[in-house]
Amino acid sequence: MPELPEVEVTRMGISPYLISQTVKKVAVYNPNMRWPIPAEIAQLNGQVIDKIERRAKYLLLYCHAGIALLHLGMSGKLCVVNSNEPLKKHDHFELFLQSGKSLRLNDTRRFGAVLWFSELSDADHVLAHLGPEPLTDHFNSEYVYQKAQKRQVSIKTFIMDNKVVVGVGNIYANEALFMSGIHPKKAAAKISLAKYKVLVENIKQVLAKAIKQGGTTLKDFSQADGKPGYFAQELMVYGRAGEKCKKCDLELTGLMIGQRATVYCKNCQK
DNA sequence: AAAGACACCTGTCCGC
DNA sequence: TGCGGACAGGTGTCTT
Repeated sequence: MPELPEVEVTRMGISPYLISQTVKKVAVYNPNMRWPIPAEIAQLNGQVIDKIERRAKYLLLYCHAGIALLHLGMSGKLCVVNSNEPLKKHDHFELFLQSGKSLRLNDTRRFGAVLWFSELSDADHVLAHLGPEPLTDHFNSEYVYQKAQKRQVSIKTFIMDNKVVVGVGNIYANEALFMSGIHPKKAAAKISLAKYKVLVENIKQVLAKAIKQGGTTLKDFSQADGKPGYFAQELMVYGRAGEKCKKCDLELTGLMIGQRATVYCKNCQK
């Protein structure tokens, strides 16, 4: 489900219900996520949630006693419901709030995570190696160009590498490369500074636009209020292998790069 | 060090 | 209708 836009849309959606709220109770229904949910997560009990930040695709819930870190993996969803709503299949974690509402984590595949850290520096093994945020000035063409020198990996794998830049997942990598006219298999080191400038701008643009439209709803992503995202109708290539290119009408080509489905136009992307 | 394969887990879809 | 296999928005870890 979630790439950076979907996580950001989730953050904005749940924040009004959580900020300044006191946690009444913490429930773990299934601790077997990517990493086991630690028993210390119970320290959230009685805490006031001061703020919610996003770093890459991680959400950080700040409290006086520490920080809860959430990740949605491939299929995770967070939603705010009335605490008396019946649980759904694959609800694994719940924060009961003073308001009578609850934050619930539902994750079919359990690739997501819930962790607890007394202080932010304890989360270094998860966060320290991450590259810059794509929507900041730290992510710019000079930086990526430098980083790409001597890298023989395909440009698609390169921009999906969290050490290079965070938050560019499979959907938006496909889209940004199409927008930039770059063949997804081209070696990262063989792309000029000028082309990187175009690519960087397109990555920023596609992510920002997707956030504005509430994310991409493919199968089951929904915003905190249950509404779908509206970016799916904007997709130029992702999920469209065999269909016609919206620019030139040529049939789009599908292939696998690094075990991820890739779609591009042989005509428009060189 | 870098690149690629694989693992985690469940659900869905497609062909036989 | 059932069964097997491929595939799905992510990312840590292992093998070359």
